[in-house]
Amino acid sequence: MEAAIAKSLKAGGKKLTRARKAILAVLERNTLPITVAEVHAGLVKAKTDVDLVTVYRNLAMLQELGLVNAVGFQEGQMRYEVVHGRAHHHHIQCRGCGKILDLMLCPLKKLTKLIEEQTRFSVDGHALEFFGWCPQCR
Amino acid sequence: MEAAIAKSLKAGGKKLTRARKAILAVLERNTLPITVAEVHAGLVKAKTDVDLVTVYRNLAMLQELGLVNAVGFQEGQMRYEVVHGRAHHHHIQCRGCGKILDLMLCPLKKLTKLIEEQTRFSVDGHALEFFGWCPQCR
DNA sequence: CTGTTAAATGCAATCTACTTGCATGTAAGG
DNA sequence: CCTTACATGCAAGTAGATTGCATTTAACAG
Ligand SMILES: [Mn+2]
Ligand SMILES: [Mn+2]
Ligand SMILES: [Zn+2]
Ligand SMILES: [Zn+2]
Repeated sequence: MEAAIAKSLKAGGKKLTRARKAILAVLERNTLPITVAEVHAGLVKAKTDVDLVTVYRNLAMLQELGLVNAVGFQEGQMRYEVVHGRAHHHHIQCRGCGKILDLMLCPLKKLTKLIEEQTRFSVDGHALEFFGWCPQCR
Repeated sequence: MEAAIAKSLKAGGKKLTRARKAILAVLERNTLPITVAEVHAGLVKAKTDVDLVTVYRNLAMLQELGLVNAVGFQEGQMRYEVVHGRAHHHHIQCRGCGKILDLMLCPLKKLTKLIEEQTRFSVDGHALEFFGWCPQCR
């Protein structure tokens, strides 16, 4: 458990519970974004029994605190990955097998400025995912 | 009803039904991507009664034929917009009021090539949406 | 260490988006 | 018209996610 995370939680008036430690541990040992069900399965496997609803509530909370990132691929559900210690980046998913890769890049800094000028929105985030066919499924 | 659309349907072995004409009409009179429920509400308002399940089935079919585009913002549901006659583009949504704007641009052509080389995937699509705060919600 | 309390959890019920099965209706072509 | 494959409506079912509430627990003051 990173000290920085404990600090963020405290700053948000949140407690550092058994369930939260375990959820963060599951997320940290997964490089790629995983579903709520996969987080829950990870908890069960680690013999840390946490109700599924607690997983939902904590992922939502961790996302609000900015400790966890939600990624949507068009699967009808979100996936989650830890933010701490990892650079902002994007993903690609295979339409055949669903495999996901990290893409450690982001081309959107300049464009964001342009969009802010053109729309008068203040832009505070974006979602960029690629889709295609991996070598095995091609 | 565009002739090009009728042609695409026929090419896919699909019939040009009352429901389909009405669904496409609703989509065409909306510039911005709308939810399934909004499509259905549009049909009711136009006094064209079509079951919600028929809307789901047709949107899925129209998407497979490439006539309709699904856009996901992180709302727990998809939105749909017609493709025909509109250039490839992206969107921005306000985190406060949910307002959506079209962004008639795409910065990803070159990057797609790079990703194909680096990952050995063949890339056939991407999702790019921006989030932020509109002038009213700021 | 102990008592207090606000936050967190588990369980059951509920909600919402979406899908499936099947009997009936209808567009399209001959 | 007649035929038939495709499309639709209705009802039921599924899966992901949320809510209400009684109980437990982390955090902290004393
Ligand atoms: Mn990632
Ligand atoms: Mn659009
Ligand atoms: Zn980015
Ligand atoms: Zn694009």
